Amino acid sequence: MDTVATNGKAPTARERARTEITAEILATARERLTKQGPGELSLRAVARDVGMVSSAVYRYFASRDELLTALLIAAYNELGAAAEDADAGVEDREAYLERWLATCNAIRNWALSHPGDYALLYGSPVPGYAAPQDTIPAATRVTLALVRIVTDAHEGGADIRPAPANVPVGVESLMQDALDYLGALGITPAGPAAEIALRSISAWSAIFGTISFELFGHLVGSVSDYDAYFQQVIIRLTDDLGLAKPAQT
Amino acid sequence: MDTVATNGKAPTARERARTEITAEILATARERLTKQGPGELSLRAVARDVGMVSSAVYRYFASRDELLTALLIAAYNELGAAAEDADAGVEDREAYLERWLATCNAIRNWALSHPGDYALLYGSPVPGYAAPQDTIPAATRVTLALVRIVTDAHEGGADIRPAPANVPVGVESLMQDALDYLGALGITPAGPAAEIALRSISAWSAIFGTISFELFGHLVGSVSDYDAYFQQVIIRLTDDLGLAKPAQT
DNA sequence: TGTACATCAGTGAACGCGCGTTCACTGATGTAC
DNA sequence: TGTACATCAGTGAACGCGCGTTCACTGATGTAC
Repeated sequence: MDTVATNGKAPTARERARTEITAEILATARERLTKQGPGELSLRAVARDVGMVSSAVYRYFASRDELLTALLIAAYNELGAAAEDADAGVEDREAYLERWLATCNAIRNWALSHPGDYALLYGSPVPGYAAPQDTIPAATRVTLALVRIVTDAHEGGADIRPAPANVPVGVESLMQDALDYLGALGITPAGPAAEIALRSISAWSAIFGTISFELFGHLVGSVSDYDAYFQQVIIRLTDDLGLAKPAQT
Repeated sequence: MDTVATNGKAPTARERARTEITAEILATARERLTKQGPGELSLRAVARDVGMVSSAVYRYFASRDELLTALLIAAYNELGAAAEDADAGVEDREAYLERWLATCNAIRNWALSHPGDYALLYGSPVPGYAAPQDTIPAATRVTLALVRIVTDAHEGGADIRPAPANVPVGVESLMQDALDYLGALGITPAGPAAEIALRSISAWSAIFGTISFELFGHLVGSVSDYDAYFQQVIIRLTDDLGLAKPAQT
């Protein structure tokens, strides 16, 4: 996905057109994805929507897989940005509970308004497609947004719920990769680092599970108000994460 | 999906053959699903695997959707049975923690050994297919297996973790549908019924989220040992559900 | 500033493929007398 | 028990469809002199 010359010269009209149309193709594909589920995502359908002939898309993406990758990255970034923005929107940076709720709600809202993208990112893997490494930085943005709130809170004196007594040993080595990754980004949890990482990641899995159950119809008949249900779930998570108590300095 | 005459007479050889082949078609489709992801699931592929011509399948299933429905029901039932069996395998019926862990592990093991079926059941919805009502009883078996352990435990004196103080009101009405459904099955939670239902269902979402993250590759790089991670997660869930303390009479 | 050539965006036709479904057929199995 | 007819499982060809990808083409944009 080479988009633009990087030789320092001013971009020509042709180059500008190229980036614009590349973006347009992506945006159109996203729209289609929003309106229908994934799986429907065919290069030809995208081309039709853009108003091109299918072969023209190959001027911009070498294959369907490359288009898919670009789409994944765009969607991951949009979701990540939504989460980050929601967090940043909370003025009192020590109101960790508020930050958590705002971020979780932003994630759910994005998922509800982009069900196709969400399914593409977090639903069953697309048959015959393996996401390349390029998607990782974009994919981790949401997770990081959540983790950062928890680590900030512990920096600010929050206490994560201690692991139950009968838990197997080895949490530290289990979470070492995650901690290394965070460390490389300059995030070092204060307090029981491995426990914080584990509970943050599993909280994120729980959020994802809740949203997926809602979107994919697995809560029909058991829960009458998805929004209210989600609020209950994410508040209970803060209780485990040690964010539930009112901010204290 | 009419399978067999129900007129009370002994089944003819033809009828026996029909049920056998119907079952064979389903089994073959399941196999294909296990080996590859879903989405690949085409009626023609199934027919090829069975060794029939594609049109012959129409003698047994009126359309691809009907085959899909039968497949969903079979898979839900198999998963449900795996969960129920695991629970039933714990001799001490008051060892609620053990029952919980056994059941959760059975669910995960089934998912790992049937990734295609799992994705079909819990991944992105199949485009253009809406699951009919018939699938509901089969689909709820797993959920019920989990819920039953929690309600049994509360019958036996367990105490669910109280909701955090700052939780929005209205949990009772939110969970009324679920409680009605359970009531119709003769299950009436002892103690704070709505809270028990909510925490059970959200625990199930969390389990599902954890398994999906593992299967769909979203834990790559953060967790080094999926099995150990899963154990940590499900034990922490029992802590919230009030199952963690040793059985007490 | 003007011209000659190279680059590149988009077209349209074509390829081979697999899909779900229909249909007329054949031969085997079941039923009625 | 034997025969005549009805039922039904499975075949093979065909339908129309959408897919990803290739290719020779055209005309417009950019570059070098």
